[in-house]
Amino acid sequence: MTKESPQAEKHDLSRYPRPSVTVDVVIFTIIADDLKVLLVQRKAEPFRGVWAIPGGFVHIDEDLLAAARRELEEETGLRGVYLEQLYTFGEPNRDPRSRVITVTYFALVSTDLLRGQQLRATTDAQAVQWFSMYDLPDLAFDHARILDYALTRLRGKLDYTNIVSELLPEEFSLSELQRYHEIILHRPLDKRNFRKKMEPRYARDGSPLANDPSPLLETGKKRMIGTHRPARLFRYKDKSRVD
Amino acid sequence: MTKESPQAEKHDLSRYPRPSVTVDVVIFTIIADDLKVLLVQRKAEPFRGVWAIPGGFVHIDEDLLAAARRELEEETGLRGVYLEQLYTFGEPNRDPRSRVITVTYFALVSTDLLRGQQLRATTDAQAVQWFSMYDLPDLAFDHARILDYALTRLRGKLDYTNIVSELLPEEFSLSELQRYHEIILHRPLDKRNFRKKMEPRYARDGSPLANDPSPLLETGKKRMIGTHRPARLFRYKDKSRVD
DNA sequence: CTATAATAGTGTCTAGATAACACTAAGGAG
DNA sequence: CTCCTTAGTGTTATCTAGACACTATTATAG
Repeated sequence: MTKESPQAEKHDLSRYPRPSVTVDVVIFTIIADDLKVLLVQRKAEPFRGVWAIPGGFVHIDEDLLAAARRELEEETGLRGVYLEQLYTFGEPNRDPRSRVITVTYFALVSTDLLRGQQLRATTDAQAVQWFSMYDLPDLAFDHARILDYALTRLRGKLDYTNIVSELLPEEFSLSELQRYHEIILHRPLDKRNFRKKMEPRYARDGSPLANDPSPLLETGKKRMIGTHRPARLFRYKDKSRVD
Repeated sequence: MTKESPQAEKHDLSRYPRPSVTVDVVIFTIIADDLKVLLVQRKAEPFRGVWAIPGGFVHIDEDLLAAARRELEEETGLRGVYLEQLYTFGEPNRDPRSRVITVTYFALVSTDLLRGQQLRATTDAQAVQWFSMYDLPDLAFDHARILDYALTRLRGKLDYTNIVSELLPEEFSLSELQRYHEIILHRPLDKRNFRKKMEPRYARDGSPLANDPSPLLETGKKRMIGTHRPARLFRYKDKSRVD
């Protein structure tokens, strides 16, 4: 039986060989009406030259979420974006070098934020590139499975959270909102049914309805672009993040 | 820049001080019409004498799920029960000794399986005991938060998975099924609405309906106990586990 | 000034799910 | 055969989901 002083405990902890812990971050965005994910091309073995989800080791005094934010910033230069823990993968042989447990996150970054940002090749990567989720290259480690899982989660959360607001500019039209849903779900949605669900309801006198289930507010503004009828602009009532 | 041979990579990995990784398992059951969770009383510092979720270190070549199974078996003697990964907690100071990242799981064990099993005090625990989820003691580390999270997840999965089947015997009455739902949700449910949702539908001629949405099958048997009308017995069509 | 191109915007019906609500049926014990 | 206890049963109102096609508004080109 071990001694029970804090010292003995400390010793007890170090008895076990420890795995390495990484965070991997699935970074989604929408570019050119397509759902994209950021991948890096590995510079080192194993899987040298193969595309992978960006990630890296968790520092010894660094929170997991902070590590995910750091990786995200290193790859995209972006801060303050939506990040959510996905799953922890830890099969003993998922990394051929040694035992590596990875805590995965997914991030949603809007095209707006991305504008003007430079993707950065890092010390670990030969190249960084956005890939269509519907046309992926071969991936290192178990990263194909991680992307799969991330996409399922993203889709699942579409209709009971505000998650898509992370991808949109502050103000947007209903058509844009619908288009983003369609891009993520990869199937067409009915225009009238979509609007019925999303659009704010008003009382007879046009005043805002008390228990309106809609997540949106009408801004009163219209967007005049192109040679067609201008669209009303909306924003989310609440950009708070529901896990 | 590092050399890029596998050897250099191996070295690269070990450059980082590594955190310890544990699994903690929230083990739920229902006893005496109450939702219970298994807790162990810590034998060692920190939090000596305080109640905690059972858990322990992941061995260097052990899968995370296997580690959770091992912990579960060490505490309850049970194998082959439902286990699902919950969340990974890794704030730098959640363990005052050193950096410990914990991957949490939750398990559902039926009273049936538990019958005749002896709870085992382990080397790390002074005592092992079932506690009501609605009357918990103070807990070590961030374990109160973990239990909270587990309960939310359990409740959330109640009505779109077969998860409650893990807690029930193979055959059960609708009243029992409803009671288990009520115990987990901690609120009463309407009997007729509950049955409308759960009960199998039949065609006019009494044959089983092709696209019956019910997850249950009527066994044809009845349970005759006590001094009242006997209940029809049902079982789940499909005990497969949906994550 | 009007025709056209392009996107915005609109209503109804059916089917199914949800939630509220109270009495009858079947068995065993006495 | 009465009583106790749990099993079992229907209707209505409201909401949600999905199918489905035409009109409205703007800018531009002729």
